[in-house]
Amino acid sequence: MTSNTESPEIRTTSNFLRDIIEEDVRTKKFGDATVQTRFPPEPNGYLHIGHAKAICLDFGLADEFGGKTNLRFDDTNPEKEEQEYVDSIQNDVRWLGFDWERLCYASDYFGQLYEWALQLIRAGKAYVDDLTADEIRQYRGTLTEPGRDSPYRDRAIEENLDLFTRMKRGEFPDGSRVLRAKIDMASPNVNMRDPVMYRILHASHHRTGDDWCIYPMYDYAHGQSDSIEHVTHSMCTLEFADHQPLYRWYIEQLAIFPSQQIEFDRLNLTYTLMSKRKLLQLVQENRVKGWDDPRMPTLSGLRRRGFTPEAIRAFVTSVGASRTNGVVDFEMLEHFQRNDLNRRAARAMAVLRPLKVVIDNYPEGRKEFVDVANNPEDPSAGTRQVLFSRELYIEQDDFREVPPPKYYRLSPGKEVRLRNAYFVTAQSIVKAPDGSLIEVHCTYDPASRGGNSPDGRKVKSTIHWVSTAHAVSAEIRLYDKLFSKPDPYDVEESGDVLDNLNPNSLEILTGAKLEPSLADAKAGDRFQFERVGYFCVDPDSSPGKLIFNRTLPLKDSWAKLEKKTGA
RNA sequence: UGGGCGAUCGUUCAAUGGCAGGACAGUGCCCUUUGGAGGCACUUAUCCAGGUUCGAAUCCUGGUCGCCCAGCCA
Repeated sequence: MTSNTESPEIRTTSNFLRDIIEEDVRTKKFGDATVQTRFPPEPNGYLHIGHAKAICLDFGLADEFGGKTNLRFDDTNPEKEEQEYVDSIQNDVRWLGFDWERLCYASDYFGQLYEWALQLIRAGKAYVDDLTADEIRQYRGTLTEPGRDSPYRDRAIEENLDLFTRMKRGEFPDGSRVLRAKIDMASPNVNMRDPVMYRILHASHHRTGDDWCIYPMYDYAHGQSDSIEHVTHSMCTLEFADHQPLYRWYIEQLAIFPSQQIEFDRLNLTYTLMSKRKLLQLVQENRVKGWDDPRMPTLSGLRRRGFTPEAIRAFVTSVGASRTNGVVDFEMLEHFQRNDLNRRAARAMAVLRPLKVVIDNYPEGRKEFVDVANNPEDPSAGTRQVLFSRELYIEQDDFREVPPPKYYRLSPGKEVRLRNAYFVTAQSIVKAPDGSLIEVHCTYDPASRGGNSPDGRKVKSTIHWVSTAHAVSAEIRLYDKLFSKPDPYDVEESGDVLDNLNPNSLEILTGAKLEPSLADAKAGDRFQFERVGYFCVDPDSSPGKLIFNRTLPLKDSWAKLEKKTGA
């Protein structure tokens, strides 16, 4: 079921979830039942990397114990849910590398849930309440004061049955009545103060259409759905811990399969956020280009950005699970992504900000092919031929008229290696009247073909290049952190999270020059542009108009050094 | 201020009464036809106070701090 191709250095350390399951299997807590889990998203948005952690836990742990995992849509609130989200979620789970045993919906169980509600009413465990939402809130009490019983709490069973069936038939308007569980209005746990089981919602559901006008609440639906599917280990995030007594209460009252809920911590990352509500807001207010904007922490955004499922899986398993709230450094994710791409991404030479170089002693009109490794990390990736000629583009950053200390690249009088080609020495520069640099003139050493000089001469730097006459142009989209603060919620008194959006999270370069082999790269293809970073062809790209997204830059120890000594 | 949960290097996860360890980040060196990658080394932690024990990060007691809960959302 799962494709576990985690990189070898990812040791699966123990975590408390695995310990619990191991213990349950050992003690046969569920008899001979196999481990059964479920991943239960509400289809009200796109999946993000926080969900990836839950997915890896739900699918991964079940798989470890020879169990199965269902994908179940928790679709009990038709007002927020859409088919678009159902589709994207399935797509993203598969992309991450998992496949489910069964595809389920809470709405599959609406009929059963309704029958069980009748059963609870008959047992005197549920009642129809005519209080308004506002009144229910007032009767609920506060965190420190107990609630009070609703005046409708002791309605006769027959009357409750009558009212509830009429609620279902659509005789009452939205909000006029609810069905409540009769538990304990004085419970210190507010979730147990006669929680609402059903509300009236004359809304069209993405699957059941207008079949229903009453919908079960999460608490009334989730545990029973788990139970119906014989879920043994129902893992969810920490904020549901207070709901566990209620989860168990319904299961016990109904005397059905005893699924057990176990909570773990949410994944948080620096410089971004995981709130579906906030992500939706970013999309709706056009602060980003959509759910799959490469700056988004959504799986679709990360995919478009060039992140790989392998790296994301390795990352979330490395981060582990516990019950402590924390925030993981975004650098951790970047590390796993670079690690993966370094091994797999084909190399290419690409110049993001071109500077023209003319090799004065290289014959005009001559061109030649040089041999280049497709991936130095992987000899089996083979080699290719790249055109070299008298006029080239190099990176603007790779030339300094006045080199700072420790700057090893091209500067007047200095010799460097053009990767896989020749040694060149900068001889002179040409400037425009405004003083800006137009081109650099060099001489090359014909004996250094391939990048080594027979006399054993060393150079301190190797730079990449592209032949001007053969280069293909491309648009490059550079992405940076979505938010400018590690904690986006770190705002002034009356401020909003979105105030912390990084205004420079996207930079578009239109004049990039790439080696010719990149001309027929297809959407989704990933490359390492040597010495620059990892890039992925954007779906906006077309044969005549190449567009690359920068997944991540390469680590840049020179930039770090320069910043340090410059400061 | 009621209830629930938690607290270990800067971050994250281990250590399940017996030498506090890994990963990320950081620092230094080596190596390098990517200032990439790789190799080596180094720095840094058990919230506090008591107690039990030959021995406590782990068990007990009391504090402190943090997160979650008062939707007819999930």
